[in-house]
Amino acid sequence: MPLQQLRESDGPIETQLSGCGEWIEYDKLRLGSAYVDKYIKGIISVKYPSHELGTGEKVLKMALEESTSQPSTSSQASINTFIFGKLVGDCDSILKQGDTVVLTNFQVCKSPSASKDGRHAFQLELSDETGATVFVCSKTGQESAAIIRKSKVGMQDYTYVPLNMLKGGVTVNVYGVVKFFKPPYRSKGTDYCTTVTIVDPSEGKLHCVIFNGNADLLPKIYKIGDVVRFHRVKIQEFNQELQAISAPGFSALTFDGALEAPIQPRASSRTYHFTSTDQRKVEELRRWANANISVFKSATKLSEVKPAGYFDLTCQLVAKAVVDRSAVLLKVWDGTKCPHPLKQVPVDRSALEGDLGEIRGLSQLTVDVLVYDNHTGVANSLKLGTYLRIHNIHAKLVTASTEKQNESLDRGPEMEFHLHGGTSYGRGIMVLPTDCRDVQQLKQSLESALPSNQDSMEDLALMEILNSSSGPSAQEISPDCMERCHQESATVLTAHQHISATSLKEVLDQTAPCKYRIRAKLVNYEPKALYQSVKLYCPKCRTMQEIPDDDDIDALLQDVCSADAATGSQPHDAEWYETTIWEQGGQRRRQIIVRFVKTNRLQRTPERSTILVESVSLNELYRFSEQFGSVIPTTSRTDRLILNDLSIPFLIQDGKWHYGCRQCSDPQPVSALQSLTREDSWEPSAIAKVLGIQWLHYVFVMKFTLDDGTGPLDAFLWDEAERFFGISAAEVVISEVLQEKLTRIMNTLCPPRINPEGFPWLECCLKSYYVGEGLEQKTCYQVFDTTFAGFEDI
DNA sequence: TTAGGATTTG
Repeated sequence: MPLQQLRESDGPIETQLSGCGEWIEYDKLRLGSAYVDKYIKGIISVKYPSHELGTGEKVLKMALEESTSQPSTSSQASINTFIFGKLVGDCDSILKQGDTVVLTNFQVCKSPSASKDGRHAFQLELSDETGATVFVCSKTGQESAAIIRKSKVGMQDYTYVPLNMLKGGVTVNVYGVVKFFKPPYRSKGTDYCTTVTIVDPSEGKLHCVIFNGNADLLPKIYKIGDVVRFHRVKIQEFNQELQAISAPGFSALTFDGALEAPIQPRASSRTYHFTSTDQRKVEELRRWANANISVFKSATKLSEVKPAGYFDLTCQLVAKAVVDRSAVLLKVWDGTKCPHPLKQVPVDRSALEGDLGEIRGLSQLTVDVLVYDNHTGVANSLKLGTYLRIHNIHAKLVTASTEKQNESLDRGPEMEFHLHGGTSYGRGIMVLPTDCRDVQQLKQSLESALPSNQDSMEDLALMEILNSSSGPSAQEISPDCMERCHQESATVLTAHQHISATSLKEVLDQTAPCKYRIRAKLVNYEPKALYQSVKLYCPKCRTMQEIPDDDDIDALLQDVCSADAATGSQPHDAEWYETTIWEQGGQRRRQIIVRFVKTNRLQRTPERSTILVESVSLNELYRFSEQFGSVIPTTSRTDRLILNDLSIPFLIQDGKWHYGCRQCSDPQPVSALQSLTREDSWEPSAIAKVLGIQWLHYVFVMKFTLDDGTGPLDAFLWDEAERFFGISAAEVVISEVLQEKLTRIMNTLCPPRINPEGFPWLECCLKSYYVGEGLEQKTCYQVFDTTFAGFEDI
């Protein structure tokens, strides 16, 4: 239900929201993300008159103010919000200035008017198409008492304008077949850009320029002949021709143009509507395009390359090298052999990134592609093994060097491959996902090209590259990602560096269990109070427990003291300890019994002594633990010395408080410690063992919210957290220095008070796993084999 | 805002 009214009388707005995910503040919004599991809240400060787009659908603009208790003058506190489609009708009549609204399933886009209106740099866009819901709590009691209206808005019936019927100045929806496109590239402004020319059976043609701050939200066009559906492009005139520009609320679906390919939309948004009408439309366009073969270019294999021509190559990356500031060399293969003599680009072996065995083994099948200028950034960031489409490679014939001239007379001139600078003719490099049909065909070609003799190590290495490099998807290495790869990461991997990075969207889309390498920003973490991030973990029953609170321990110790006083047992010496009684003054006179364990140690200094203490308060326990190496709190019962309730530490050693698991321990009489006096081994593990205690381990448990623009994803950091931080969980509890260090690490990874755009990137290994059973089963994620990269002032 | 299909000159 796209619009739902809430009543103030039903309680706070938050309590009436279920299944809306978590609240997100305005300053936590990330560009280009689809927020399906978050909600945003605000008060309508301005509501503009709704108006109609050329598509026939309405659009409503509002400004929302963040309703926080703190008054704010920040430009982040007011955000423009656009509602599209049939949702507008309801919102227009019901929403009023001053109403509190909660929005879900919205998209976050750059606000083009931020510099003029002084509001948030981003804007929210909602339509029923993306499953948006608006909850409203009206300001006046009368209105809020209105009956909850459950709007029955059906699916938006989108109208599509044939390309020969377009007029300037309107925003429309269009379908078309891709006749030309440029792979997404960084514009000189703030966004990524792609230009697409589409055609349709009306014989119309439309040049489209699409911008988005997140390259993943641009249309996922893989090749000419793909069918696209664009929602909300604005038609305008440029150079006496009509062109389309992505308008607010723009969304795209792309389909493989081949008749035999499944009709599977590649979406630029996380959710979309696709109806049987759409299915028929795609089929119709495919049929038309395939009958009208002029729109397709047949793929060129290396075996078919024409001299002095330009071609698009679908290939796999075997090796790469930085040649100089303006050029990167890519060694690629497509499983076919280029018939022309090839110019080998001389590069220093140390500069060549790739397995030498593989490079040598494939030397007859790889070609050197020199990539220039604006493409070097993308080329540098490519992972070996990736499947690529390099658009508009220039097959250039060159005069052979003097010493090779005689040879070249026989062999003909050498050929070299260039990807020149600029984006003319769609020049660029695109990473293809493994599930793309062209990659499936390429893999077959590569496999059949492998040498048949698989005995040599080199051939095994070749199989390795083919099988292990699954090739990241287009989402995994978008231009945005590519740029990130040049930035320093605040974390480093301790293993698996060879695995290609996967986008969080893809991680979220796949089923557990799986392991990934990801690159993302830490946009949030919990708990914020870092002392709450340390827990006690029982390795036996695998439960996590809170560290007992000082107040609870104090109360328990007081109970023990009272019981001890009531029992009135007489202290005595034993073979393995000497007893001392300390009189404690105050209102309630009390005897503290301290038993010094006799050890064989030559040096019997307090800091190396083990004492058993009875009838102590929490403060006294602290004082004893500061003075003596090992302190074991005990109590006397029926002439036996026993341990306390396990919420009281069974041992305090070198300042560390050790606890036992109440469920898994089988506490033994303290006399069991006598056996340790013979071995003189007073390690916590040994003490726990003889006392029948299942020792609880201190562990960090944190929830990281990671986002790479395709997320967000929540991942736990716990069993490897000590390695991640380089800090012991048991030590951090007692060390202010380490607590400060942990705070500084977290402030580095997720800086407070700055926009997430300025956050550092994190390289992480992630694994997915299931928890729960049956319907309750859910997928969780955990960080592993990753450490904080460190910084100089720590 | 950006780009606005329309070949580097390595």
